[in-house]
Amino acid sequence: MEPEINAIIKSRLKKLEILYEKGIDPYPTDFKPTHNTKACLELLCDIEKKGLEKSEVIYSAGRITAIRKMGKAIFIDILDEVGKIQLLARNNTIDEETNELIELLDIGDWAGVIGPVFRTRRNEPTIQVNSIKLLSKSLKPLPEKWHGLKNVETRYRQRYLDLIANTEIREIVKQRDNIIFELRKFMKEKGFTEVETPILVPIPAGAMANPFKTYHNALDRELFLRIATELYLKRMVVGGIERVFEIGRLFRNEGIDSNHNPEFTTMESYEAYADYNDVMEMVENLFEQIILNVKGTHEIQYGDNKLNFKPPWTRLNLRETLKDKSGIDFNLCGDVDELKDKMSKMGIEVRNQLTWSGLMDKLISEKIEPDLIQPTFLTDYPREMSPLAKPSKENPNIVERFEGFIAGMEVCNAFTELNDPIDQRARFENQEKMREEFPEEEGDRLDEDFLIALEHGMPPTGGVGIGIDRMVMLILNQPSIREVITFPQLRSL
RNA sequence: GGGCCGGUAGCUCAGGGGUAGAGCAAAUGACUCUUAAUCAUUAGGUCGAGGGUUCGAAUCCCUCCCGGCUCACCA
Repeated sequence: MEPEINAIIKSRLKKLEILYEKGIDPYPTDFKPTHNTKACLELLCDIEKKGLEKSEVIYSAGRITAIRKMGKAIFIDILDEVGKIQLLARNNTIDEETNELIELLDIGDWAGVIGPVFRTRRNEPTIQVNSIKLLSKSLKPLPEKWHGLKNVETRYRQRYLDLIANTEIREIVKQRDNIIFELRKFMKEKGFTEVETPILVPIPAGAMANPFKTYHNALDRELFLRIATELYLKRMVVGGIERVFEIGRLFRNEGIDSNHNPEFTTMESYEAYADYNDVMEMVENLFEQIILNVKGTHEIQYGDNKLNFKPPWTRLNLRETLKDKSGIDFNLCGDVDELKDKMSKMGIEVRNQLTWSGLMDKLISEKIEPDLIQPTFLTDYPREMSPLAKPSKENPNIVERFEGFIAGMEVCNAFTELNDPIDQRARFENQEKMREEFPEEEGDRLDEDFLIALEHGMPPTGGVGIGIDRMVMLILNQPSIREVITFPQLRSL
């Protein structure tokens, strides 16, 4: 960044100089708070119960967010991770060093305070300053105290300013942590083992998405950032880790909008001996428990909608629902051109280079998904669309797969996993063929190493992938994924 | 990528052909219970960038950059 020399920064650099002249280290390391701001308030309650007016001397610290000078008395607000408290420095209670230092403090500085907690005549909990220590000198001005930081671009590019100025954003960071903590707790209580699988992979398989490419020098080979954790987690199931999950980042080289970031977090889990009905139950219980523990209720507000997470979720058979909404029965409409024709007549714009499965996906997302506001499972997808899912016993053209939708957003995707290695190879080969035929479309990739693993035998397994960012958006009522990802991807300036 | 909206002081925002504005923040001064402290004074600008129209452009036109919403794409 170019050195901006405006008056504010000049004045602060000048103060820095004076500090050095006085022998005060503006970046010391030896201050240890005994009480954060919340503990100060609790301490005050305690001593007031005992009929005392002033606590013992404590050490507290935080960022200065306001300075109100009243002549020989100065009020200073400090903000720490858990809250705010005001300091009162009066000429006759502070030591000589503090008297000199206090003139050199600015809004934005980190400061430590030493003194007793008491309550002012206006009833405000306050730390009486015996002494103040500068802990870190700030050279740049903070956003405005009253209106905060509103410029969305600055909020995303300099999230630390957003965190300082807008308490709701701190709350999102904390609540996101809570949600992931509850998610992990839920999985562990169910006996799942948390693992970490490769992010750098030789074949970006396990989903249909455009990968990021990179290169490893020593191995002299191209590598990709994973687009899914699926195939590695299944390898673990093959190896006998019967309940396994991973919470981690996936990377997809695709568009950015309020529901999509190029890197995003998912939780994928695989459970031996489960099928997709078991997984549906697990997902319902998982959402219920997390929301109950984080929000204390089954019902949450998301935008204009009140969402109810009491199980069971609505289950909609995809074929029936699609017939209702579009008149198309996918079992009787296996021809690409016929499907394309029907969709065009319905007013759905369709590109030329589109596979049957691409068309079907589009049809579903236009005709069904927007209406799925309350938590809903759409079940039993066409086999063609789901190369990793196991066919249904009744109808081999259908697979045991479901997707979960909330507020019109896809939040999870799950199947009874395909564990027949010969079928799986055929499905992959079909995907490869489609990728050749329709180069513009993403298909899943054949992962030979995974096929070999399957050939060694994977137990019957049910698996699911859940989009964590979207889950956090829903629970915290945020309209954009950029509000729940602390550092969203933006163009460079 | 298309459409719409936006980018003016560190921050929040006015101003939409005729000398660049306010509040907060900053500086100086007054004030020993303030909390959006108050009062007085001062300073602070490449009006996103570049081109054009005009006697004169923050303002009108064109191109570009950045962002938001939206549509398309993308599971």
